[in-house]
Amino acid sequence: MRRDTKQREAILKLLNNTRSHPTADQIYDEVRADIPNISKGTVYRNLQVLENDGAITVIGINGAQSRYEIKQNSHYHFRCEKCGGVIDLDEPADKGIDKKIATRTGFTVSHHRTEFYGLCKDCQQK
Amino acid sequence: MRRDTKQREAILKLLNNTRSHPTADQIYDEVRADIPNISKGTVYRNLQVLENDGAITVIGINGAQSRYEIKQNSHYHFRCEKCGGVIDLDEPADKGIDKKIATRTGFTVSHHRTEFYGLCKDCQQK
DNA sequence: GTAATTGCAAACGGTTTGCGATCTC
DNA sequence: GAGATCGCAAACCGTTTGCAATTAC
Repeated sequence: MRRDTKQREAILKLLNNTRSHPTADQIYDEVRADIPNISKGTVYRNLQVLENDGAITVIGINGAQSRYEIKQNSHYHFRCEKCGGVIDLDEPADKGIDKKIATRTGFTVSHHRTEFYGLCKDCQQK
Repeated sequence: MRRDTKQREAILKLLNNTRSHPTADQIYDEVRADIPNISKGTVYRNLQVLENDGAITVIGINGAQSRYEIKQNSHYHFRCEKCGGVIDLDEPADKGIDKKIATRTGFTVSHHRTEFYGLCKDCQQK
């Protein structure tokens, strides 16, 4: 049975209050302000539990560190190639394309992920 | 200046003759048939050089090993969630969407990546 | 009470890197 | 001969895991 620990709550609360798509390390650093002796193992384990429960989503298809966000409607991300920042896009996920691929290939398609790459506004000016 | 070594040629040749999107480890294993004492460091260094030169493309998915393919026209990939296999899709990359995002956000958008997830034909039957 | 969760530290796996030797141009 | 590349082994870094102690229910 799933339990309610202050560690898990702190991680969820943090993710609920940010749009910055933090890495596990950033989460660890921030949560330590409240719970100084929390361990990284606990952070990783909780992120796994929360993902399995569908409470959060793991972002990233480019092999870098994983980033985490609260589960929300399916949407795309933009990744700045200079500063590494990840930004939510309004563009809604195109669900029709999954069916199109499924029909064409005979595969079962559950979902897709798209990430855009380029320079964010700040980084264009430097 | 870039040199032409048998190690680099063997890696390129292997990638030219496969559609299997091998991992660095698989490349290492296969190339060792020809060059028994090639090292993993050399494989990784060459894959980096070849990527920088635009000769190959890295397919990176969070949490999984990187896979490599010969550079070709922009296209999407399907990853089977059961066997882990990566398959090229015919679906051409939608270039219009990059401009759409750029206009909407003010970001510079160089490209995007899309990956589909589900079950390939073989894995559906098991 | 018992099973989930924790902190700690060690292990893991893919990838990178420092080195002195070797090879390509 | 200069500089790129090599093989080797150690280091790196994000993540996972084993364990005994603690905690939620």
